[in-house]
Amino acid sequence: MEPIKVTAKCPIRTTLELLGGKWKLLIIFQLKDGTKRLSELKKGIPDISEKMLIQELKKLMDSDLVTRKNYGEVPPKVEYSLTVAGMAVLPLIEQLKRFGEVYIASRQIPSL
Amino acid sequence: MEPIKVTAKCPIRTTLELLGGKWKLLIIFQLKDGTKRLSELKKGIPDISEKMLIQELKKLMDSDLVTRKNYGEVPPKVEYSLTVAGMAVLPLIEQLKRFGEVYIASRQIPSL
DNA sequence: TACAGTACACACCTTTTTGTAAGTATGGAA
DNA sequence: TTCCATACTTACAAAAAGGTGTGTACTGTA
Repeated sequence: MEPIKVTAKCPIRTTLELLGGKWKLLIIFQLKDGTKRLSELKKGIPDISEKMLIQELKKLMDSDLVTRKNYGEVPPKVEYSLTVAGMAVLPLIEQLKRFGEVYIASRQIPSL
Repeated sequence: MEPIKVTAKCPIRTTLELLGGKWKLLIIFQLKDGTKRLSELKKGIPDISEKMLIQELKKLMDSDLVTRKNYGEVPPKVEYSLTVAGMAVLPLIEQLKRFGEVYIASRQIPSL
């Protein structure tokens, strides 16, 4: 169990560190409806590489935003889901999403 | 006037492209109370380099989130401020900030 | 004359992030 | 025996992001 390190001093930066990068928010978004296996996550994010997916899942677990359950079976079965802290990210993603939608829409009427 | 390019297909990714990186949100946050000069922005974000600041301001201008006003004086005077679209980012930042605060607070009571 | 102040540009370098391709372990099915 | 599925790991390479240092333009001021 690693000590969680949060180097930044201001809360905006903290969040940026926790959630920054190309994939973390997309992974959390995939888990919004509950538990998923690695292979399911891959399907949900078609252009992520397996390495990236696992790597980012690990970071999210280190930050205590995602949990992992290993069934210890063969072939392996592992399930990922959001922690309470992870669920707290969902409304944030919703806002990001809405912002993107509005932004895109406004671009399509450049006459404004 | 460059055509604004938004390569991503989903609104979350669009937003991530617009606002991702280490500095953009911090710059927008600095502009929340109105117009600022470059030197003032630097003061507000002590550890950003001049190059990064200008570079990121340019990207924000390309995305139409920030505007620039050049007074054409010598020594140069230039002012930056948020566009309407840029102001729409502020509530988003507020949420990020609150998330960070809650996250940090929860870490300080690890007994939970 | 030398220097200060302001908003940049440019060259170069380091670090971080992301991607690619291969390999590992295991038991059951063919 | 060979192959499959699954969740990884590892080594390596490419690309993106970020940082440092220097230079430019111009005018006023000491």
